[in-house]
Amino acid sequence: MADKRPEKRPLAFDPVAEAKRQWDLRWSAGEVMAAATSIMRAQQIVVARVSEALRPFDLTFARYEALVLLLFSRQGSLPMGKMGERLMVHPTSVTNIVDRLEAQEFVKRVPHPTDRRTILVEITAEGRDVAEAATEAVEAASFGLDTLSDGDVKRLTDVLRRLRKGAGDFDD
Amino acid sequence: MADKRPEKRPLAFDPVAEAKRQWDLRWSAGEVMAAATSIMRAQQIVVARVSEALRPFDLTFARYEALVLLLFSRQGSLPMGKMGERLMVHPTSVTNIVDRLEAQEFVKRVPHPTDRRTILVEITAEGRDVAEAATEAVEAASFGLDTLSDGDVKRLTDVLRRLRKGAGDFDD
DNA sequence: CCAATGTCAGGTTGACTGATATGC
DNA sequence: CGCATATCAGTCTACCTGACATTG
Repeated sequence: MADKRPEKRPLAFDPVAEAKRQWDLRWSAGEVMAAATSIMRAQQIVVARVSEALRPFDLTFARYEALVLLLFSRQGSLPMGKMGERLMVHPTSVTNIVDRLEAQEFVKRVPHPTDRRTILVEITAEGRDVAEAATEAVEAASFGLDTLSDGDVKRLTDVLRRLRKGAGDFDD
Repeated sequence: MADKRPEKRPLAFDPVAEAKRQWDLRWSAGEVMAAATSIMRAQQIVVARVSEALRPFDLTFARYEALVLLLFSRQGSLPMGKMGERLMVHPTSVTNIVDRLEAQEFVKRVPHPTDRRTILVEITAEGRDVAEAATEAVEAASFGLDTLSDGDVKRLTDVLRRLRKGAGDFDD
């Protein structure tokens, strides 16, 4: 198997544009299909680039995001449930992600002082160091968005904010 | 467990904007981080909505895309490798996806007439019917993008085309 | 012999469902 | 009691690596 998917030689045409052309011949909403397909591919690109940058630190995107969230928290710790809310991931995924981060000793579970149902996840000193170093690597890779102009980056964030809001992510 | 991730009550603030605020306090490239994070979340939204629409047909997004690709092909069939190129997925993923579609009798493997190494994947009559019906459902769900204006949909596709091109997806 | 095609075995990730123990 | 919090077991998708048989 010579090839990994990310490093294939470019196609001679834009596959999304081609799909839209064919779609419009039979169905409606070709524009929307093209946008949705583009989002899927864009995410693939970002994940590939960020994952590559994170590999030396033995972190995935999901685990990195969790680490940064804790780094940003005032106490350096958050309840499991809160993490799930903020990261928009399933409760069992939080358990899974924290399990792995804990095995790496980047976080530790500590009991909540007053509510004995909830578990606080606390970032360790080592976790902070890794998060800082990993951030440098991820920034160096520009999150895979290095080919976009500043204007495009802003436009993208702006449109996607409306999408996220429309999906009920936040009130704001 | 009361809640699935998609249907949580909205947060009181935009988590991406909040992350950017904190990010800018320590690091640079907050705009790019916000865009990358937004892409990740946007993909989650699209997948959730499309998956829901496809559930009655026992199709995943990946299998649906493969089916539509075959529907669009002139002969109703494509070599495995070509499918991987166009769908931008790993060769073993193509094997996996075709295995499942074949078990559902939506496609069948047929020998290539001249090159005995390659295997053609051919959409069946049943596959065509399912693809048509599934497309109706997916269009009814607007690919999860129903809350975006036509202008935003176009802007999004446009920016993401430049991203995909920058990532070396196509020459065009 | 070398390159291309597809498959298989085996490992990782993350997301999900349903059930459960514990505590408010 | 009902509800919330986190976990566990098990399943599923998709990805990746490395090896392999077959064919051009």
